[in-house]
Amino acid sequence: MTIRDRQYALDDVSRAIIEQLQEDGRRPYARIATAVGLSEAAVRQRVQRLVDAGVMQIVAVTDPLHPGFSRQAMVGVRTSGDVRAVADTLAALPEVDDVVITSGSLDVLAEVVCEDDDQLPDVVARIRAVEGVTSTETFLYLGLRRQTYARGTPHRGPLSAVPEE
Amino acid sequence: MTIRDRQYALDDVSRAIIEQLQEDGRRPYARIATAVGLSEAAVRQRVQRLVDAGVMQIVAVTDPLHPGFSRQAMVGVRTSGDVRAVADTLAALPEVDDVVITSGSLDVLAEVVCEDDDQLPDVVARIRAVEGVTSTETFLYLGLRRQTYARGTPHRGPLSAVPEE
DNA sequence: GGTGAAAGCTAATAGGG
DNA sequence: CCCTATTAGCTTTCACC
Repeated sequence: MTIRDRQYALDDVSRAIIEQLQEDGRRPYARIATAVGLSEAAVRQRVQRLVDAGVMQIVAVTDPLHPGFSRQAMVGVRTSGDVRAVADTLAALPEVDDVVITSGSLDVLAEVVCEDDDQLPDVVARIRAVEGVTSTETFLYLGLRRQTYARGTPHRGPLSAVPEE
Repeated sequence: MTIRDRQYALDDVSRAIIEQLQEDGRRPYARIATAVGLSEAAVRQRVQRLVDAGVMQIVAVTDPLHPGFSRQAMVGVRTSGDVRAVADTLAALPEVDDVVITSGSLDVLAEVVCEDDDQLPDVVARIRAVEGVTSTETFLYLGLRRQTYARGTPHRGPLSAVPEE
């Protein structure tokens, strides 16, 4: 068992540190320390542990629909046999940037990034050729309405209402 | 028109800088400068511009399936009328962390994060109650196989082959 | 847009509770 | 697992190209 697999219980301080870094990944440890009520060294240790444990990463993320970039799509996959084997194979494709195993009418969701439109059918064909893939469904990205980086960190507070019109 | 909307053409140097920061968002500018062949000050300016233009953010991202976190699902939505209005409404829900407008058999993909399993049906109900939503399909996340942060930055190089078994 | 150098701050380390 | 203190290194700002 590597350190990456070990469970790490998150207390409120670690959550607060994560929130700080979700706002700005380069925020100085000293400023985070003041915000969460710890010393600078303690914050750095916690960040180190969180990253080592695989709980968090600090990285650059780009706007997927920026003109300088590329065409993107979600490919839903139905499988026969072991879903995990299929998911692993898809995850190994360099054009695939995200693979999730799901329950529902699709077994795997694979997010695909291409350099241009022409490449997409090719990537989809490659996905369909994978052993265990029975069918696919492609959802081309037309617009992004929201992209938070709080993936995995739930909204705290009362359940939301549907905003009035 | 705000600066965020302005187009920003990406040259190879900016791409290289983004790649560096996708590996480690806290990598010192001095090290990035050596890697991409610019001065430290120039790198910092470029990063600033990329962030100001909305091309890139440097943030903490968490493992959505870590035990310390929560239940996550993708909710596919079919709509009538203006998809964008629906997407905007969904994006305003705090439990929704990602909203993409797509072409295909689903019009919108909304990624949802809940504190626990009980909350999920509630959030889905709230989505179904949105004006213009005709039906939804929920894909509960069971496992994550891959999560890169190269979203939007396509793989460079020859098209991949399906890995051999 | 790019450079280079000085000044101020931040990060990493070591030592101790 | 947290703190303080020190040193090395990073970031920032500026004048200049």
